[in-house]
Amino acid sequence: MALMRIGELAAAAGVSNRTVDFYTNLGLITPASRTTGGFRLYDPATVEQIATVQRLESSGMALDDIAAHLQGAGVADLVGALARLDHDLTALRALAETTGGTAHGLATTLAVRANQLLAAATELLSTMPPP
Amino acid sequence: MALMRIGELAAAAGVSNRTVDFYTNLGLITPASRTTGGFRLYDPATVEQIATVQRLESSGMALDDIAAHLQGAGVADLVGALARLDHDLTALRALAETTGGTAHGLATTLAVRANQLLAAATELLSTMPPP
DNA sequence: TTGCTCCTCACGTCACGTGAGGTGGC
DNA sequence: TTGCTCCTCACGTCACGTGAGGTGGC
Repeated sequence: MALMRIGELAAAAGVSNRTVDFYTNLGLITPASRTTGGFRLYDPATVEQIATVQRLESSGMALDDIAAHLQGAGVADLVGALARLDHDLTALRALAETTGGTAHGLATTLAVRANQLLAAATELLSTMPPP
Repeated sequence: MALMRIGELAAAAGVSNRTVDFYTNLGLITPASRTTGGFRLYDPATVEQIATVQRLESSGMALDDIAAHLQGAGVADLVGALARLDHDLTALRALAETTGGTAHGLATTLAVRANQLLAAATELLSTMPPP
């Protein structure tokens, strides 16, 4: 499929041209090339990237963080991070059974929030195919 | 220990009078009573509450959320929330081993963030004694 | 009287955009 | 020519405060 100009991409992604412009300047998305006149040309896959950015954003990640990790592209140790999560979760579950009070309400909020992030991560892995 | 006025509380908590004022208006803290003239009188335990608020805040929770859960005081099902977390985490770990690519970087960020929240919850439970 | 507090209105900052307008490619 | 795009400067909104100033209690 051919490269797309900003208007086409914006329409496909369901956002405004202005938003595509904004995301491009933040480095959240990158044009595959430019016309001689300077018009940006985006790969069609960018449509999906915009959806990803917005999913992450609604999970509460800052755009800066998203940009950093989209670019960094280092081999992040997801398996290690999840192992640590598992370890800490086990400890927390034990602690939760021996305590109570106001802290429980607040801790629950934090746990629910953590779960939303895991759900976002799961959705991400399910949606984005390995390269 | 006697009730404290705003200046005393602010000094003890290491914040400005203005911040105590602000937190009070948001419902994050509540004066135990008022003088006849209207001066707020806070329980000394409020010092610890302010510290809690700031810990949660630095974990990325919105002040509104904190206020809601400080007041709601319902018997939040922390154990249930942690069980769900454990379940989702198991699924995610399996998924992580069968995928790769850019998504791994983003998912790692989300996982690390989730772990920060669990750490905050753990600290919360360790710090705040049952009532 | 002096210093403290209350309350309110306004301003400051940061993230995340959005509007508008002049420019030049298509 | 017409509609599209680029870029930039400024404004809008929301969360989270902070400053200041007039008021009245201590």
